[in-house]
Amino acid sequence: MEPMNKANNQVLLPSDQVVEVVQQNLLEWYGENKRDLPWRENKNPYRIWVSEIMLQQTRVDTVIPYYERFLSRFPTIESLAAAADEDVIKAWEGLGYYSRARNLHSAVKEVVAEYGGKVPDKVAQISKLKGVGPYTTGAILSIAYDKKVPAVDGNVMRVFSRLFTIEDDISQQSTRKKMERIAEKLIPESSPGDFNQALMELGAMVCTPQSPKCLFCPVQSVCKAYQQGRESELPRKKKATSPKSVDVIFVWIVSENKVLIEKRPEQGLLAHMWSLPTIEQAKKENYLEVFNEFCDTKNIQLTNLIIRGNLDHIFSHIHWKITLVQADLKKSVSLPDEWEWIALNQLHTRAFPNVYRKALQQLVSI
DNA sequence: AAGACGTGGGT
DNA sequence: TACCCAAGTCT
Repeated sequence: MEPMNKANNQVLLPSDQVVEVVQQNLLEWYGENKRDLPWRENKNPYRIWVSEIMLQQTRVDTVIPYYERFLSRFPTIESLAAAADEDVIKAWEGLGYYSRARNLHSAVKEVVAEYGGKVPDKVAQISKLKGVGPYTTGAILSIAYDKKVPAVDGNVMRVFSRLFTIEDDISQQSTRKKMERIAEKLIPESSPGDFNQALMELGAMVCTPQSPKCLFCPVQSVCKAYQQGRESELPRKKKATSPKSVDVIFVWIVSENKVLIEKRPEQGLLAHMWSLPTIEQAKKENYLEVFNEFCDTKNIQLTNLIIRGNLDHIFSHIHWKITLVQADLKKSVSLPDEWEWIALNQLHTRAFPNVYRKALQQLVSI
C-alpha cells in the first residue's frame, strides 16, 4: 500500500447532482430501514443528549439496557441535576469511560442553573458544555432541534471516505474538519436530523468497516470507491499502538465479614471509582519488596500473604497483568483516608469498574 | 498532536 | 492470542 500521504488539502465538494441523489436515496432508505431504538421515541433534547454521550465509542447493543435504566432513574434533566454523584456513577457502572458520566452530570447542572433546564440550541452555548465536542454538538442540534449542523462521527467519515474516495487518514483531526465541510453541503434543509442519522445508520448497517454490503447500498450508484472496487481499502487509518503491559496487584483484605476497599484518585484511570487496594507499580518480580514499599507508603502492615490467582484485563491503552493477593491487616493506628471497611453483602452498593468486578467474582463468586 | 480514557464483541 | 473496532472528548 502507498504511504500515508497528506492527501489533497483541497476539499472537493460533491456536485449538485450527487448531493440530490444522496439526499433522496439515503432519506428514503432510512425511512424504511432505521432501527427501532429507545432514543428515537421522541426528540426530547435531554434524552438525545444522554444517548449521544453513552454511544461515544460504545456499541448500540451495549448502550440500550444502560440507557433504559438511566432514563427511568433520571427521567428529566432536573432529576439528573439534583442527583448525588455516587448515584450517577453507579448508574454508569460497567459502561466505561467514566468521565463521560461526570461531565454529563456537571453539564446538566449547568444547563439547569444557567438555562433554566432548557438544553441550548446554539452551537456556541452547547459546545461549551463539558463532554460535548464537535460531534455531539451537531448530533444534539440536528436531531433534537432540526438544525443544519454536521455530526461527523466515525461512521460518517467511513461513508464519506468511500463515497468520495477521500484518502486522508481519518484518525487525524484535520480530516474531520474536511468531512464537516462536505456534510454542510450534503445536509438537506428539510430534515437535517434524519439525514445525519441516516448517514450514521448507513455506516453501522451497510457501509461497515469489514465486508461492506455494497449490493444493498442505497447510494451505490454514486459511490466512487465502489465504482473503483476500492471499498475495502478505505478509509485509511493509522494503526493503533498496542496496550502497554503493566503488572499490578489487587489486595484482598477480609476481616469479620468485611472487606477493605479503596477510593481511586480523582485523576487518571478509573478516577473516583471504588476498587480493591491496588499496587500499580508492581513491575518487579519480588512481590515482598513491592509490598514492603506499599506498606511504608500507606503506613500499615500486611501479613500472611497468599496469592489467590491471576487475571488479565486489557484497557484501550494498558494491559493489566493482575495478581490477586490475600493479606491480613495488622491492627494499625489509622487507615489511609482512601480506604474503607465495607460488609461483603454491601459491595453491590458501590460503583466498581468492571476489572474489579471480575476480580471480586473470582475471589468470592458474587 | 498524540495519548489517555473502558469495555465487550467479532474475526 | 492478537488485533480491530464502536454514534469521541479532553489534555
